[in-house]
Amino acid sequence: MARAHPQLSELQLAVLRVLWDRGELPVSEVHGALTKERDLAPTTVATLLNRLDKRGLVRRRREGRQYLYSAAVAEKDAKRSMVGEVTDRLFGGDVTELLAQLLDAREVRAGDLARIRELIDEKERRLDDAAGADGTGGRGAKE
Amino acid sequence: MARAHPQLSELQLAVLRVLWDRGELPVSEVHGALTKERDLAPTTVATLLNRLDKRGLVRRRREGRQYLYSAAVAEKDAKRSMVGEVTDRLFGGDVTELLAQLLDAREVRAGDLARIRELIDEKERRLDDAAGADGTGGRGAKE
DNA sequence: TGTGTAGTACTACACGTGTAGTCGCGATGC
DNA sequence: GCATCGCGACTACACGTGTAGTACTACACA
Repeated sequence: MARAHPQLSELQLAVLRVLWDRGELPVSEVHGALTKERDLAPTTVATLLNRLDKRGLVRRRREGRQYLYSAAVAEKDAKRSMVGEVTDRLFGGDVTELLAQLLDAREVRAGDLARIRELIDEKERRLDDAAGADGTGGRGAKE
Repeated sequence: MARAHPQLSELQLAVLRVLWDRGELPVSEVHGALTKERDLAPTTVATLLNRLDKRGLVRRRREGRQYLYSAAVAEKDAKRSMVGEVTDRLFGGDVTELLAQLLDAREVRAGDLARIRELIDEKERRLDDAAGADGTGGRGAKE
């Protein structure tokens, strides 16, 4: 699972972001949050949420006369799937390529590099652990 | 410049990929290349190229009775802009976050990590050079 | 020289998305 | 009890995209 979020649009993502940040919310609240960056009619936001609900990306629950919406996909999953999508589309699935692009083009500072090294070390430890523990390669255990 | 390729679709990207790989091509060739992965009518490909041309993403040149199409955006630029887009959208522009996601979720193997380290070292050298030499940044001089 | 053929342009349609108006219903105020 | 208001449902429309058919045109060959 966790597939089938084929490249959410900016707006859809914005909606999800609000839900991820703040949990279960009525349309009015989502609208409020969204309006800070973008001027939308409340009905527009309702439509958005509705469609997202139909697609299973958000969930809703009746609370008196209104609905409370919450994200139905985990932030992590959505991000994973979108990043994966881009990695595949643009770099034939080669993460290294993506990274090269990133380092080459974006504003990466020395501090970032240090942090990145940390991440890599950490990952390496995880890989080692996994390999040492069961020999199955360690990745892909979940989902 | 180089902006305004707001998240090309998979298919559009496929077309561009063909052009990037093989240079200037008539519709028929693009169609041929594309058909390997995806069954499309030649007219469909023509339409695609046409629209891409109108949007300035490809260029075309008359050659006898047919047109030769070529990419009007550099592969690098397109990728940069798309990766940037995702970085912003998903991670608030924080490259480190993206990378963390990548390491966390994708199939990254030990060999990759080594390669990644290399890339980072290289980048670090570039940053140092730039700082030491003139401070104006050092990269991005081309295109 | 007429006709098939290749290649374009034009047109079309369905679908998702951004955007929002209107309608209807239940709660609320007077 | 009736007018109002807040909220969701339904409806609508423009635009981009995937997809492809049809029409037009120019070249090649019989």
